Amino acid sequence: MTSTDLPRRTRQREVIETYLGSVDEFQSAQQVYDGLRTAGTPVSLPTVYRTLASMAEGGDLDILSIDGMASYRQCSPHHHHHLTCRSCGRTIELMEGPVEEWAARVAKQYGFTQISHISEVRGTCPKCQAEES
Amino acid sequence: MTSTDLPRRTRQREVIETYLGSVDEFQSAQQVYDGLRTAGTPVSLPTVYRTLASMAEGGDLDILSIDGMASYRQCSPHHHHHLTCRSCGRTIELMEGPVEEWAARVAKQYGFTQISHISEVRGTCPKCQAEES
DNA sequence: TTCTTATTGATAATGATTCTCATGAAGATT
DNA sequence: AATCTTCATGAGAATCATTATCAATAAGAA
Repeated sequence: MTSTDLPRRTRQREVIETYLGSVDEFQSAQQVYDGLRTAGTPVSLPTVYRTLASMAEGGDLDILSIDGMASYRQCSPHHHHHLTCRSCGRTIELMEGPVEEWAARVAKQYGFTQISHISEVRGTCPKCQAEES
Repeated sequence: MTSTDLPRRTRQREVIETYLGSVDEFQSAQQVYDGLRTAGTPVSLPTVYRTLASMAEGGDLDILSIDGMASYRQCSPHHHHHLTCRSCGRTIELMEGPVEEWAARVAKQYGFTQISHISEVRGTCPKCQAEES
């Protein structure tokens, strides 16, 4: 029921971890699959899915839904957030902000550990406002 | 290209808007479909999908990916955020926080309008920490 | 009322994700 | 190093959310 077992250290898990460490953007399972394949260290698609899910469950990855599919990225205490245009999809990365401290504070308040968080702001960018005439 | 046309006011769109106004939680397309059906105002599933997508594009809905599928909720300038346990899924609603002001500030800075935002904090809750022994 | 055109609904198609199960590798034990 | 147990992998099929197709219908303008 409550297994303390760590996942086995396999070639597949290692290359997936290495790959995620080498990229900075969110990656879909398919993108990871393709990336590993072109890197010459292919891993089957089901295994990519299983490993990503396992890593996310362990708190090692952030999940974000992009365009109808799950995307993953290494957890980092100081990652950035996004400001995305609802109309054209243009994205601006936001580095500063009070979100980190706020997340840490509420987590502590409720006794949660292994915190990660997602903050996405959506709106209409100036260009698309102009085009709406 | 840049159409200013408003969507037609149909029975289906009206009952979907009414329904979303009557619930507070995020709703998947399937949940909306079921809710409308039990309410005696059924709408076909493709139309539910189309209408939700259209409303989201217009900035009337927030989208959040829950458990592998898109969920929608009426936009509100004073909605809350969530603290979710990665292990058991328990969710705590967070009412306060500096996120609203921060989102408004960066939006203004980049000239974005019709702002909405999503902030989700994930972690391991006290109970699941204990069970991990 | 009539006309034009967007919207609907039934259905099929798509595409991401998960399941099944036989095979192979990790890690423990000798 | 050889053996054993068990978990992880891979190929393929299955599932399920979502989207496309297209004929029929209803909104809104004339």
